[in-house]
Amino acid sequence: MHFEELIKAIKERREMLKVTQEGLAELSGVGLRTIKQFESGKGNPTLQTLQKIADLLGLELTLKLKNIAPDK
Amino acid sequence: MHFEELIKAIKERREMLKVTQEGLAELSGVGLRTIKQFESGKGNPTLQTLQKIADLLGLELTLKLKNIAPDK
DNA sequence: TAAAAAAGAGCCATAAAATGCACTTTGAAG
DNA sequence: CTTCAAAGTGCATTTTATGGCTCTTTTTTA
Repeated sequence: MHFEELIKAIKERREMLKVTQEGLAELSGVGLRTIKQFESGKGNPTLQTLQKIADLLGLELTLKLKNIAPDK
Repeated sequence: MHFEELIKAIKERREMLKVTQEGLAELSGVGLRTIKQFESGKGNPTLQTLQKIADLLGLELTLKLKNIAPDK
């Protein structure tokens, strides 16, 4: 997932849970400003920040092997 | 995946590919110091840094739904 | 076990992330 | 159209990640 996809996934998940940016900020312990920046695509959050947010939304950050051109 | 698991996954992948921290640094464009810190558990890399590293190792960062106590 | 390579750590300067506050824009409900 | 809540933006400050150098420790290998 590229940057934009990660953002989109988080934003959608937040909205699905009917949580506002403000709510997310309070509950996750991440500053509101930071969340705003991130969701509006202007941020480059640290892993810690990302994890706090994902955690609260019931999402998990994982690393998986990329499919490099699976031959056919 | 928690912090330590992410680190472990990256480190293992790097070693599997027989790339040194130095090689990874050069190839990924991330500073050697940053990689050393990260792999030794002392870092809190930005998403961008993490992606550069993962990319080069053929790994992809993804967000997936956490399994919150799947009832049996 | 000695030499060489790789990994870890300290110091430091610079760039950038995190965050609060106040203000603007957008969007949805009436 | 008006209102109100949520989202986005500018600015300033503090904290911290990045990354170069150098040195130490650990690991590999000959």
